[in-house]
Amino acid sequence: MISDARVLQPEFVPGEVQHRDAEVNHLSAALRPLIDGDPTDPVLIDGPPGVGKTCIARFTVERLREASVELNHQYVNCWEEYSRFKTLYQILDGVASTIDIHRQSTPTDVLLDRLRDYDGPPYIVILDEVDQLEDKSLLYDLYRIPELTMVLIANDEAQLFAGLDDRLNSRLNACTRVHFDTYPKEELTGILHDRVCWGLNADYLQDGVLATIAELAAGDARTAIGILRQAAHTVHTNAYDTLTDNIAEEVAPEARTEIRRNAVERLTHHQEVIFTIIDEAGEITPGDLYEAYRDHVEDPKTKRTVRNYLAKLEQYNLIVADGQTKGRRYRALTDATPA
DNA sequence: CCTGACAGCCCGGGAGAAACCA
DNA sequence: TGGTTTCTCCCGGGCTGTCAGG
Repeated sequence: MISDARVLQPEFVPGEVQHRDAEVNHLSAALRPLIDGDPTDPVLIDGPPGVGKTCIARFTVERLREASVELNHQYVNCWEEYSRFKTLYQILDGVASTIDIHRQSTPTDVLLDRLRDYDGPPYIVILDEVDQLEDKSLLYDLYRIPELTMVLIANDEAQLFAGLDDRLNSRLNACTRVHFDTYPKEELTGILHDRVCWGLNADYLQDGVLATIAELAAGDARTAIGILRQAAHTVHTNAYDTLTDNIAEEVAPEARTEIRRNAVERLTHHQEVIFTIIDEAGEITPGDLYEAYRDHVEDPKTKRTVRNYLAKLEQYNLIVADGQTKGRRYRALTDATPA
């Protein structure tokens, strides 16, 4: 039943988008001065996961680029490129002014200097999951490069601003905001319908199954598409002739945890052990946690390092820490994307 | 008892200088 | 002399001890 699996991949950017006209227009209006070579303030996109922030940002920038020859752009995922160095490297790489001489032995300052020297056409940099950026002051440095325009994407605006210092706070507060809400059920159904048209054989679909999937996904397009993908896969491998509501409901939990699994996969072995302990315990004190951790690995890190790991897991929204100091308890989030 | 900020240490690896060899 | 190997230095990044504070 699957004719084009690509359209069910999370990173797929459709050639046309539905239901986000207002957001697309808002974003392109904010960036439009660039076409005339005028400087533009950063744009901040926020909203819960799976509502099309990344997709729309990439789509809009791409369309802008088609409208104007003189425009460079780069997409950086700050979850993966979380250090100052890595982010700068990716940004610099986007204008190709230096794939050559820099590697590990060049100081970060040099990368920034190179970027400051850039005097090509306007350069749009999409910083996705910007709240995962380790050193937020990088944003300030980037802000001060006139040719460079930032499109910042964050799940939680408040959390992002909390990590910024005052001058950056006021700067970004003044910039254009584009807020994304969760999809209503009908829109989500429409999005799924498009994907089906592009990559699946609709003959296999039971009537109303897309609406059921939309219902299960609760406004999250990523989850919805994940359920559709899992369900289609199930139909395909078992050679069923229909994708039914039952199949969708069966695979839904798996699809829901898939996003969290992706996050867990990015962890090191030690971090994963710690997460698993917390997850299985439900709730655990720091002392018990460290003891359990020590029993689970061959070459345990120190308490101090485990604290670093815990901070990281918390940052990734995989766990939460309840209570202060003595009363501290860690617990795993069943859903990787809390409000 | 637990935390987070800070600074120092070490490791892996790139780059350029120095030493070495034909 | 020219090419190759070794040395040395420097960088980012991960890990850890310390320390003040709750």
